[in-house]
Amino acid sequence: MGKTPEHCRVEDALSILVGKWKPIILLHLLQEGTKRFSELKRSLPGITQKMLTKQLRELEDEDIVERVVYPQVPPKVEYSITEYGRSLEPILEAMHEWGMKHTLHKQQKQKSKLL
Amino acid sequence: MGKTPEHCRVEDALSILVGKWKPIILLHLLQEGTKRFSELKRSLPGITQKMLTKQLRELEDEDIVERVVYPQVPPKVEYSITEYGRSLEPILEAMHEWGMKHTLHKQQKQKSKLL
DNA sequence: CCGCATCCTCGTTGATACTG
DNA sequence: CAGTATCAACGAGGATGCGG
Repeated sequence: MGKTPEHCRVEDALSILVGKWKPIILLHLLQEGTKRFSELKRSLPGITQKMLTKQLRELEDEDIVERVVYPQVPPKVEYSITEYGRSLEPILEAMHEWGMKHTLHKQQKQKSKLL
Repeated sequence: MGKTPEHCRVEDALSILVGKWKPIILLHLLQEGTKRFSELKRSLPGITQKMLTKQLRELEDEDIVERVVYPQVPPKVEYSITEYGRSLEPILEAMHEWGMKHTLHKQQKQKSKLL
């Protein structure tokens, strides 16, 4: 069923997950629920405000995360995963599992080189 | 079980799948078995030799594809998925499925804008 | 037929400073 | 607090030509 390379939709999922910070942002939101901008920033050592904003906007545009602005001073903005966004969880999970196995695989490859 | 963002190995899988052509190269090799360089190139309209070579080398370095050189004139080089590489199939499959649903999701979003 | 080397472009990311 | 604006740096990817 349409699984020929010509109809490949892998890129669509990939384009959402790709971005230096997106997977880890998603993991944080998936596991810890709603978080505000500054909390998220603290959770992601090394990220700049600009990048965090950009990645969140892109995820928002794809309906993966929801952004709620509280009109108050000082400003407060909260982010959370949408129900639709949760559908990505199995993929992240699968990639995580594979990533762990792959780490082992690479270690073994290194070892065998040393013999 | 180690599924905190700090131990995130999603990037490892991602780094293998990312690259403008890698997913489609993998789909071709998964579905059509061994192929030689020129066949692969024909199957990927728009790819340059440089890019195809580069992507294949990277996949080879990760033990995802195998490269066999036949020492003859003219040269003949065949590529195929390794057994290890096949372990990526479920992920590609999941992403493909999700990608198809996402395409629909976006279409519906467009429609509702027009009302 | 296969692939390397070189040069070039353009998008992505980072650093920093400023604003409601 | 949560951004936006601007500039600089980097690297992926593309075009082209040569070589075994």
